[in-house]
Amino acid sequence: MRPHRGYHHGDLANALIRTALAMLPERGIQALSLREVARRAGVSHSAAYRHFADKEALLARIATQGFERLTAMMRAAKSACAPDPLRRLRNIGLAYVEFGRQHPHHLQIMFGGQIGDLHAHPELALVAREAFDELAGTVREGRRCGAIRNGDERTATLASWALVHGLAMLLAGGRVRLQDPRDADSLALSEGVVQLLQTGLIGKNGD
Amino acid sequence: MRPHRGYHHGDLANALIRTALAMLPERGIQALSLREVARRAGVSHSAAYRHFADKEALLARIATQGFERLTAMMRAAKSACAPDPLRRLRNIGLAYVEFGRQHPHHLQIMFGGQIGDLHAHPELALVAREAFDELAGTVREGRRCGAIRNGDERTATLASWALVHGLAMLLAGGRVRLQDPRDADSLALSEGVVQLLQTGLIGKNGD
DNA sequence: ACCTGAACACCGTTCAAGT
DNA sequence: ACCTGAACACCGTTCAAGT
Repeated sequence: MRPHRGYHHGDLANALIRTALAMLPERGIQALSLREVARRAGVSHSAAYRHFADKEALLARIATQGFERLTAMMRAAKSACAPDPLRRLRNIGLAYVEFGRQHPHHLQIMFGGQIGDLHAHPELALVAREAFDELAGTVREGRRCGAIRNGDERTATLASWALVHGLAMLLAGGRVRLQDPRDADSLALSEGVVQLLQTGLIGKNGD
Repeated sequence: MRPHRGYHHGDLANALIRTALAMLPERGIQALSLREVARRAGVSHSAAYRHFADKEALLARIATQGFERLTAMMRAAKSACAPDPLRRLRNIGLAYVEFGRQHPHHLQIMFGGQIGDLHAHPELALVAREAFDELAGTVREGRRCGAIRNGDERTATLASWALVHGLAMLLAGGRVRLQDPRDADSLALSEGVVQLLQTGLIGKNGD
């Protein structure tokens, strides 16, 4: 409550993460400095090094939280619909895209190349794999019950991932602009795109 | 030819770009500094400012060259196959993915969020649109001649873009690792993924 | 155990001055 | 016209010292 006075109460690590997340929308990831994060959190710049090995470790923790949230959104989407693998795959894909729209800066940190090697941060590598497995497991299920009949497993999984990942990245990076990011237009578009992978461009059914 | 002696011969701007591109694979975009680029090019750090307004302007020029090369590769792929829209769309998509595999750092700069707003660099916005139009034009052609029957134009275009963009980004970021990036495995996988969007996951034809 | 402040080597950017 | 060198305000990181 008193910002610039001595010790920080309790959990400085999370306070730094929250401060960094609040700064990202203001000036972008490019301008994010550890010194300013510490300054805004009301501690000296060197205090951060008690909690994070370096700047990349802070970004890795933010990325980790991003993957955890992404996984949670995909699981919620899976539970919220009938146990039909194709519906589930569709909903999981939509959740992925929705995550990117809601948390563009998380997505940039998770995939933007700031963090060179995932495996330098074991916790991050773990949650990234869990998120991937959520999607991969649903594709496998779809193939097992015969709903997905084209392509081998690896190809079908990668295509599903690439499609929603690409759309999420384009939305997060502002390359695809929508009238109003909060309205139904974006959802309708995402639904159409995700649906297209299931039915194929060639198809027979209009829309 | 004599690195640390007075004026740089002729085209310093391009020498700086080439130097930056040579440095990127070594330590990544995160560690790229204008001062070191100038140092390696054999000029003082302030000399770069005669040719680029700031660091972002250098990155924007690199991104611009990336889009030009991407467009060239897509055009070559289009010309190199029968004038069937579906084949062309497939080849253009494969060219997009191949670009990402060959020039991962270009792709990171083009889409990684280092450059906040494309429209701050008119030349960049132009070539980015030209690359997009190459793909969009082929989708439109496919719909006009009835080869693409599912989805409206916007959805079909965005799905095509998102799929290859996502795959290219995942490959460039090292999230999808292949046995040997130079061998046929990657090409076969890319072909399978791109093919899946045309036929759909549900489909009927095995492989 | 947790934080501070000085210190070091670096960076982006500007600007008067040189040829 | 093109480049240099000093200068300024900033950064990431380390470390002895404080409570």
